[in-house]
Amino acid sequence: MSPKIINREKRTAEITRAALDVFSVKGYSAASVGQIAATAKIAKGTIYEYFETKEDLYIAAVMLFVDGFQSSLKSLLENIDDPLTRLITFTKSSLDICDRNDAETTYLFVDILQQSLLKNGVFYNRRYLVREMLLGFRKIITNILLDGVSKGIFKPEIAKDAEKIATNLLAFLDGASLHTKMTENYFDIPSQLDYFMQYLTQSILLNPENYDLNATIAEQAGN
Amino acid sequence: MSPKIINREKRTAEITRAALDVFSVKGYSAASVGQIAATAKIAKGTIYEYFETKEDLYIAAVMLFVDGFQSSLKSLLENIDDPLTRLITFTKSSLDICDRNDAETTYLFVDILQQSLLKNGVFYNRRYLVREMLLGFRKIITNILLDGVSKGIFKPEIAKDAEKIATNLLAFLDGASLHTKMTENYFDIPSQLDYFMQYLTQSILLNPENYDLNATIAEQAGN
Amino acid sequence: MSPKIINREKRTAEITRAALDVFSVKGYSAASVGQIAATAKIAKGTIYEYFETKEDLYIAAVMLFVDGFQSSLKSLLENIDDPLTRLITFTKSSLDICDRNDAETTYLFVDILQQSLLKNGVFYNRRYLVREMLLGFRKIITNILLDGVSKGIFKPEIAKDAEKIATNLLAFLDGASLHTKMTENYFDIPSQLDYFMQYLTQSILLNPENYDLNATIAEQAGN
Amino acid sequence: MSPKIINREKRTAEITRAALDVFSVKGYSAASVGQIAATAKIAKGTIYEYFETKEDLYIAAVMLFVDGFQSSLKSLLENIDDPLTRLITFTKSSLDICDRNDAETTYLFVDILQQSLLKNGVFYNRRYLVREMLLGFRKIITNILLDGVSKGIFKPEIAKDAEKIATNLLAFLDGASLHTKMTENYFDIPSQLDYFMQYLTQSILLNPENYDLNATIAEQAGN
DNA sequence: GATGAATGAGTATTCATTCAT
DNA sequence: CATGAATGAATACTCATTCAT
Repeated sequence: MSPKIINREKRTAEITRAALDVFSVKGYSAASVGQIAATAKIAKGTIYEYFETKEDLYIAAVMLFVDGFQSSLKSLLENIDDPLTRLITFTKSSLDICDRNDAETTYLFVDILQQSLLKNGVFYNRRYLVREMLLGFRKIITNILLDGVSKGIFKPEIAKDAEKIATNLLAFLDGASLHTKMTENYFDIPSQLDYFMQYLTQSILLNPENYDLNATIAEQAGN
Repeated sequence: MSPKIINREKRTAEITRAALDVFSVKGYSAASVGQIAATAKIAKGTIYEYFETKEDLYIAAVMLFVDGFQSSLKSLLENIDDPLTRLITFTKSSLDICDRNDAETTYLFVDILQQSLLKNGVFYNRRYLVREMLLGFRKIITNILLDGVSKGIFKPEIAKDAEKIATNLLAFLDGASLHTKMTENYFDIPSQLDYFMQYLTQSILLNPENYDLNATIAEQAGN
Repeated sequence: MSPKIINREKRTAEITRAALDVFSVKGYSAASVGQIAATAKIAKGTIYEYFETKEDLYIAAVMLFVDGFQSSLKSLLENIDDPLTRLITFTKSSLDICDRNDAETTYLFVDILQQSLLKNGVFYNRRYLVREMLLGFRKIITNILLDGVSKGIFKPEIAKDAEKIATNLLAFLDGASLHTKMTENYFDIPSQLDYFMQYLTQSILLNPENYDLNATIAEQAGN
Repeated sequence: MSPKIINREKRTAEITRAALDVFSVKGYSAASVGQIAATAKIAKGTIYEYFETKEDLYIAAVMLFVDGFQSSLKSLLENIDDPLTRLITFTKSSLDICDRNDAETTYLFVDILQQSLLKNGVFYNRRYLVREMLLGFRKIITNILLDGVSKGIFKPEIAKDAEKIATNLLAFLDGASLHTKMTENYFDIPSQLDYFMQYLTQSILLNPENYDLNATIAEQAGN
């Protein structure tokens, strides 16, 4: 409550932000604490007043990234009622992150991967954090599907497979965005996604003929 | 043709193999030239008689990995005629790589990702190599699909979308295997894949009712 | 006399006490001002309101240690009249310091040694302080010896050598306790001491046959 | 056997020598690897081709010191037959080390103490090395005593106490030399030692009246 | 007077690369 | 051709001390 605590939190946030910027561009191992300090415009030692190790700083930066990602998704979906529109909005905006020109977030995403897979990686012993993040996203999709079922828009029989569908959708989204980045946008990812979503929606909609998916997609893109 | 050249090629291959072993476990930056030399049972300085830099060595190792991956896939598909079985075989064995206990190949795959995405990454200016690798895989799948169409097993109308379908399948496969690794096998990837393939095959088979997909999958798994 | 001065003295004493605790465990260079501040439950900066440097703080702590050591010895000897008992009490309690499980005092003692011997050591230019401390102890022993002579218990001819005897006894005591600590109690120091004292007392007692040294030692140990 | 091995050993010895020089003056923690490298006139990194850590380097330096000390003692005693002369020679030359003007060895000795006593000290978990060193010295003295007994020069009854006598003598020697160093030669250590040795020899000689200790000492000092 | 945030110089250690043998 | 000794730049982290509040 005291002003000091507020300053401390503020400074912690500043450093974390700077760390996120640097880690996103350089990755964990190539980034140096000195660079992060310079970015935050503070002395190198000051970093260690707020974080014990470079690893801790990395974790904080990743958390900031994940939280920002999730909350921006949540606010996007906030005022949408129609389950189909929600689903399409979710997938579109997931990939938008990779289409943005400042898309360093993708670099960070791969870096998290790296640090999760390699023994001695920062996240190797913290894979539960990654898992929880993925489960959070899966929950969002699962809820959309079940909501659609209860509203009579999606087929009732998909309810029992909602988690599987959600898991597969997430896998596709991540695989697609990585391929895109790796190949310098060689694939036209939006049209690939539309194609995937047409198959998916045809499979889950109760009355596919009542929906013009292209219109829904176009409408969503317009916002 | 001279014995020296033969020795040189042989030694180059040995070093590349050792490099692949080390890079697969440690990743590019954590791997040291000394470790690679030790693995190849030669002196550190000798490496530099065959490769100019650590980067060159990494590129050679990745090439060796990709070539081995592609040729093992080719030989797997070599004696299979039925397009559906070919398709399923392809997807199964792609994921098998990630299910193997010594699945260091996944680590390397992510490392390639990392080095492709990061500015200053080894592969950042060689992303065309990654693209060509992906295009090679896409070509295999596309050919399977077109073969199925011409044999009257897959729907004729998918011919024009064969590349899109192949691209999406690859994206799903990579996304799924990465998620699996990241989350310590929290997701049951084989059953997820089966689920995905059921939807896919229902969409592309001309007469889905004539095929018992589960039987085909089980049969394939048996081999 | 003003309350502020009293507070200042009290606070100075608290900090010195905390410093002694930390220096005793960690030694001068491994101890950090931050740890001392934490032990004293004050802020790091506050230390520098009371002491100019870490060196000054160390000197104050050592003084506190030496004073405490000497005054506890004095009070131990206060009510003992018999010179032989006084002598044995002195040696026993000197070594007791090293037998106590929390024998951090030994660490400090060696640390003082270190800082006295090394050029650039805190005590290198203050060795006179160390010398005075040793002279203080020598004085105590010398007085015991001379008292014994005047009481007709010790041989008269040792009077002229009293200082030499005292110096040698101190050297033996310190050497013995250091060896003990260094070797993890490999030597049975109490029995070594008894052995040493038997020789010593036989040399200085006027009528050794009148004394049962073991009884005197046992009696002393009982207190 | 190959020249390379010889060079490696030679270089290892050079570095160890440089390390001993620096550690002797600065102590373990104040000495820096850079200073040692500069003293050895090699690059900092080269140190790590020969020693894994600063700790290993310290241990090697201490071993060099101890070995040198022990072998110089041995060669001194080599051609002396008379047990009493051997005993006096041993004590004299032990203290000589501390009287030499370049007596940095004493600093190192205290540093070893420090590193043996402090938790986290380099020698804390290697105290057995220190113990073995002390036991080596004790063995030398014990042998002298037993030799004297068997030659009919020392009293037969001291045979059973030979180890205790040796232990006490060592303790005295170390304590005395430390006090001397700490107090800037305030005590006249040679005369203190003579005094101590007179008592000791009177206690152990079978016929003290047959020996003129002062003459023996003077004679020894003359060499 | 008390605080604790900020500093920046200092340290051990790693490693790609070179080059004399 | 092969070696491996030598290099030195780079990096994470520590801590005594200062100073604005």
